[in-house]
Amino acid sequence: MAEPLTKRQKEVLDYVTQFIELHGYAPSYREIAAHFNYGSVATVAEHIESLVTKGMLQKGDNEARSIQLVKADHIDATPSIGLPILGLVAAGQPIETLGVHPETLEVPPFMVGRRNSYVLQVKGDSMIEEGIHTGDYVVVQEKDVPSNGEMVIALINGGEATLKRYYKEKGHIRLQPSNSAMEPIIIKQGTPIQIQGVVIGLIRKY
Amino acid sequence: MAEPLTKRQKEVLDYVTQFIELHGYAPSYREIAAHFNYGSVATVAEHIESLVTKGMLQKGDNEARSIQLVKADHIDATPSIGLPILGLVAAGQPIETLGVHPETLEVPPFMVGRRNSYVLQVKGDSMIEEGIHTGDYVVVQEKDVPSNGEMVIALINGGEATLKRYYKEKGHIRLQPSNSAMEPIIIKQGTPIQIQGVVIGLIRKY
DNA sequence: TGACTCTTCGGATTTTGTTCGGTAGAATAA
DNA sequence: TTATTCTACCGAACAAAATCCGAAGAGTCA
Repeated sequence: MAEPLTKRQKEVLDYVTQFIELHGYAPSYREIAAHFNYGSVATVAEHIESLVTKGMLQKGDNEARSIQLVKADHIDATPSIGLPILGLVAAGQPIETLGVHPETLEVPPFMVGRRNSYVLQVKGDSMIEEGIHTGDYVVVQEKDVPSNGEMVIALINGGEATLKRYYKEKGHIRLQPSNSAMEPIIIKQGTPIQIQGVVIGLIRKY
Repeated sequence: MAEPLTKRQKEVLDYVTQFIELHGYAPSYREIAAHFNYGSVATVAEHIESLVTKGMLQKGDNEARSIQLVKADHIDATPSIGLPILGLVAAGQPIETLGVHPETLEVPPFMVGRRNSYVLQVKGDSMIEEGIHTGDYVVVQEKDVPSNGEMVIALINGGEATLKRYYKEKGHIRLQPSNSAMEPIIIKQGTPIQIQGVVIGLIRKY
């Protein structure tokens, strides 16, 4: 039932899933091809066919934009999931990786989304006024396109990682800290910025 | 059934497990080889074969990235535990009980102590400066005699419940909020006070 | 009809798992 | 002790699977 996917298949599935959740309708094969810089929609067709065969997607025959998501069943079935603690997020610093063998943190299932999730430990106080302190663990779910107001892990200039709230405004993106001593970061259009994921939960140990 | 693994096999299994949980797809043999600095994928193939034989993994024949994890039932079952959400703690108010059939919150195993534990939802801002906000869930472990400095759920006068830090000082007990707008509560010796438990964890959903 | 869209086919390239023969050390049995 | 077995590893060659391309064909819908 839960057939394993290849890397590419998983990437396509993630893209389709996000697209549908964002727009409410499925992407066309051409749109998928454009996103992955494919020269031919035939490649997309093959990937979609694989995903349908493996039970990850459904679609209608010869129907435009007819890809549908299949309900993920592994979530309810799994009692709890050990997510890897990938590293630390500190404002203005790249994510420090904690060695080759990351620890895992057991996370309640309701915090694990359909897509890839992981855990980061917080360092610094850029979100202090929202009660996110140094040492806390944030559960992050991968997502390229966040909604306005969501808390995100953003990579600026390809190197610096930061935990901020995301606001897309006219002509730029604003990354807003929750710390009155810190200024928001304005990302002008065209500046390379990568959203690593959105924060969906917080865990603190005493 | 639970065949013993060698040291190396366990390392490989751990890496594969984390890789799959993080990425959503299995690593290729060459990726595994690179991680362990192997010069040959044949070594990886042997380890994977051993793990499959011992029932720790499954895989398809001649299929790319087809390693699958087996149900973790008998392996290392550390399921998360559903603790009851007993009610709300708001400063100066008794714990409001949420009906007879309390909801449960899945809590990571490391937050469940040996003794009875339960969950309370926070209302109010008596601990705001420690990043505990309205709506957060605190995991409470029953404990009559807290250590100094621990965060406790205290029942004063048999009725009012409050979330504070506990300090036993000469002649009295001080219950300290983390909110500079609020005064500490001084409990003189002899005054009836009951410690419901200490806070061992915090969980927040976004 | 025209504008999109999905489908299909042959063929090229890359990625990936499989297999074989061989080395070395440590533990085990005779 | 020697012989044997097990684990760990290497290098190379191979075949199958996965990925990708370009173009032409066919379905859907307004």
